[in-house]
Amino acid sequence: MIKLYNTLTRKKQEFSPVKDGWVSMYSCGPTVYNYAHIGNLRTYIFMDLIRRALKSEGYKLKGVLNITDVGHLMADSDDGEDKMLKASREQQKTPWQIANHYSNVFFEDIKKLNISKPEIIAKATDHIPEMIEYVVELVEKGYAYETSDGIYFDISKFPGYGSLSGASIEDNIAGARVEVNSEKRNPADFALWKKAEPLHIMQWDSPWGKGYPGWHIECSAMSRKYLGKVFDIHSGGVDHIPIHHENEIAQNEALTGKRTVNYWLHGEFMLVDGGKMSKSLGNTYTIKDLEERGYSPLDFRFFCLNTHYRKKLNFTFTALDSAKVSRERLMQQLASHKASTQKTSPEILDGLRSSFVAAIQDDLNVPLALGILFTAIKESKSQDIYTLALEFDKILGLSLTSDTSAITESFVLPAQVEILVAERTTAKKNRDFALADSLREEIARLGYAVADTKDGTRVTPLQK
RNA sequence: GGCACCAUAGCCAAGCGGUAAGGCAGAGGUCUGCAAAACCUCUAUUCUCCGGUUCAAAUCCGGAUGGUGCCUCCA
Repeated sequence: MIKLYNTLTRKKQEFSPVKDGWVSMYSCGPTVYNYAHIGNLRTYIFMDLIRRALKSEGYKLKGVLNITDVGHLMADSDDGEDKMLKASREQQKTPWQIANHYSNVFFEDIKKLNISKPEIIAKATDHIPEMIEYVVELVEKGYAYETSDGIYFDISKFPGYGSLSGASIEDNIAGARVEVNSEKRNPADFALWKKAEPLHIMQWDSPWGKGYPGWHIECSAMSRKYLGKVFDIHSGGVDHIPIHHENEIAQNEALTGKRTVNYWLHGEFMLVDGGKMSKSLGNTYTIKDLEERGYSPLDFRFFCLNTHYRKKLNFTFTALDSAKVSRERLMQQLASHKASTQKTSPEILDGLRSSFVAAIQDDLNVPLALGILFTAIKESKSQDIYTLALEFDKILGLSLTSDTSAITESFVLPAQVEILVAERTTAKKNRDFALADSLREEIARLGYAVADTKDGTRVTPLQK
């Protein structure tokens, strides 16, 4: 039985699905107007861990991940420009081209990170009719009203507003520094549908003329379509708690009159050098950035796994280096376990296995689980340990089966360096170590390191 | 100003009332012409501080200090 921390109740709860043996799960996905940065990616690794853990508990999954390619209001609250449109204007491409490009890169990124793709990928622009239908229902039930620029949700009609974040409407208003839209009945009312200006590129016909959907309605409409009125899990980043998820709850429950999501799971933020990471501060990194600096995407995954998902994770390159080394040694050790013909006693194996499972079942305590893996590989070499590690890897997703040699990137050795290496080998054979050492220095000056191993001389590019 | 969360070795980090997991770095060793890599061993009487509860506290309570996030789009 797995326990998960539910933001709604603020405690760990035993997970029990609506439908026996099945888990219905909705995860807030990317807005595809830019590359995903490592902070975004941490949240998807978190989503992936939930999925893997539930799978290992024997559940079948029906997961939905949305791709927001429209309707994401930006800056200055509801008066802002759509992010897709902004990117589109800046990059001189159609919004559809932008969305396509960035979602392709997104899927490449998550693949590199061993993030399993949810069963259903839902693009917002493919679900405009469902969203319109949803808004129509809200208007009919009296939860929404029309203004000159759109349809708004009337928060005063939904007394339960704020249950997720624990903030009252008053708190939100008191702290709000937003311009008050005079036509809105309550400053916290949010847009369900926006009426488009004539030149707006992305617009659809609706009962209120041409326009485009608000962001929050997207998730409500699509989750209802694929998962029904009541489903098990909704995941996302902590930043979504106060506004986005609160709004989703308001929309959902206004229509159904009951709780629609049983478990709200939120992943904490990533910091960079101790502070906030954001596109506006320019301290975001992408997977490509990390790869260019010589890290494997899985080094980053390992780095994320080393901290619990509900704790802030401070990203530094020192920490990433540590993750890289740990992971490489782990792989090396496993390779020698694999090569062994020895056995490990079933008692030891069972002990390790049950501690690992217990760690995962306790609200995905992956850092503890990783520790157990490291404890396991310290056992005397045996193929059983290797097999056990592969079992663990179904949850960790670190590709522990991969050949260690795959870690070392291939590179082309300049002919000049190749000659020097050969000369050094000869010098060594003649026991002229002074010459050999000076040749090593020369090779180093050209940017390469030589190392003598049992299998001969290995040449690698020098770091940095 | 309001609301949260966090504080464990040089760094990262688990621990959730019973006497400090694990990783990186560091030290010593094996190996090596020397290095590097790899492997083995060691490395917090103590958990920001001050009170309190308890037979027992890193763990619970109160207070102080420090840090971070949110309150505006954001994973």
